[in-house]
Amino acid sequence: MALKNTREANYPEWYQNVIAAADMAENSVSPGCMVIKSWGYGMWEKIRDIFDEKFKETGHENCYFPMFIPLSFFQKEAEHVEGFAKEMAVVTHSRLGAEEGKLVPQSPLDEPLIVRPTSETIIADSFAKWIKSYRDLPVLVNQWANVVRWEMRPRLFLRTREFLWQEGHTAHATAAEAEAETKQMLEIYRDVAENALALPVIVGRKPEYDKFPGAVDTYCIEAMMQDGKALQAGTSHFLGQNFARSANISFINSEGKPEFAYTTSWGVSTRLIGGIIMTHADDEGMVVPPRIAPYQVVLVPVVKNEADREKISAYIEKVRALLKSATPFGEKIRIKIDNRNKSSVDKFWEWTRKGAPIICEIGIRDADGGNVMLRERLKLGTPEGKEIVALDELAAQIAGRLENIQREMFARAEKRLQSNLRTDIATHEEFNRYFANASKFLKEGDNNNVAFVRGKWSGDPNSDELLKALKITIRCIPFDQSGTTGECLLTGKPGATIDVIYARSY
RNA sequence: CGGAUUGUAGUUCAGCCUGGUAGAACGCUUCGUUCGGGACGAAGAGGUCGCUGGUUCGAGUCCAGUCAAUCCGACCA
Repeated sequence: MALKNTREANYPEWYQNVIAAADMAENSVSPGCMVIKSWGYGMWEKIRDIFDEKFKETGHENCYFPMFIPLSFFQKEAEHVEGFAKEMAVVTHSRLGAEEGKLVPQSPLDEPLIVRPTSETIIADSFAKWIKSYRDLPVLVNQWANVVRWEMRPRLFLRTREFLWQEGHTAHATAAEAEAETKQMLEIYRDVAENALALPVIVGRKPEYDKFPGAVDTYCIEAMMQDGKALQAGTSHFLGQNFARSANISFINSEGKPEFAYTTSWGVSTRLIGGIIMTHADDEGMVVPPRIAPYQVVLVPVVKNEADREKISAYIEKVRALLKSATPFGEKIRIKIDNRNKSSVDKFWEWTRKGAPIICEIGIRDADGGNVMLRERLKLGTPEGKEIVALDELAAQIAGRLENIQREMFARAEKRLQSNLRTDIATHEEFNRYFANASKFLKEGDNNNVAFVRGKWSGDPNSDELLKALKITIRCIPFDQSGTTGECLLTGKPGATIDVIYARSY
């Protein structure tokens, strides 16, 4: 077994083992922060590029706002204040001075600065300056940035004190337009999650008590991890006029009357990578969806006799040249020749742990025969995991193979989601029995799996105690409501109409 | 931030109870044999035992404090 812990034996430690084995990231000496290494960061770059293109296609432009936000800005929006009475990094001094051989903060600031946990307030302030007329609307901006939330229990990618994300912020003349924007961006999140990251998601709205502070509505995509827990993978907020009112984003409408703008905000973060790990990785290590793999095809030379080295190298160059013209997913293919001075077996297992989609081992037999030994990460351990493919065939197949892997990864995850999304639990009693067990690695065909339940909720805003008792949360109110009436699974009250997703969560 | 556990070589850990010259495995380096599903042999490098203080002739070991990590909780825009 490659990893110290299997998913079944110890899921949380398995997760960390995958990250270490795939060399994606590590804990920093700076507490709660991570060093994202090239294999992990390479995935983030791909994720970023895919989203960025879609944001631009829908008319958004990138900007950059300061990471320091005056404390008073958080005071402006009342609900925002409540929601943000939280752990944050506060800058209080502007210099270090030496006192008795020790460096101490000096020159206290008149007003403390908050290291941005999110940028609604400071961006709203700019919007107020930019927007005077309905002709200035809509304003559609996005920023790629780092944010800081002083988390007490950090976990690599899932919850770190500093993380990378994008935050889109828009302002509109009408509520309808802003709501349409909110849903449009959620749809982009769903599309990219499913089609690029191979993460099947459930789209819906957050219950009232779980909205972003200051939002009128919060929409989200929720994914199922291999232990049955939910991961919120992206959120899109309709902010109504709340932030416009507090920051005075007002404009003269087409009838000449002053009006507050309607704003939205939406974000996804490096947490997505945690979701990808917990969706696709196995007990041998990481499995990367081809669309975001930093290298989609890794060519590993197998040199037994030094005399063959030159011939093999030349052949590998030829393989690369032939594969280079392939355009999986309509993009340039990403190929790596691993010429490091290491044994080919070590290289093979290293790339396997990293989860490179396709590894081609190329030795003298291939150079002589015009073949490659092809291995698909997804088929590791199966008889089809190793195949000898003629070079001309490979060139013709490679794009299709990568696209198939992508499809297969989504199909597997989708199957897991569907088969562990219970819709047949109709009573409070069954519901309690179902969630009486702890979450664990989901085994195929296991009747004791604990994951998602879709069922009725009374909508009672005081559901906290009952949810806590079962250690579950309401993930979302799915868009596709059934319209039926039934027993509230949480309280047992009859006549509940709202369909919700119940699950444990990260 | 509360509870539990753990900090000794790059990694995983033993040594601590009962204080007295710093250990193993894996990894790394070199050489040889190997190499297409996780090689073998030989030699070698590598550690102010998380940090600070205390007790002691003497502390990896005992005591106090502190920092960090892991798990459980609270929190998680």
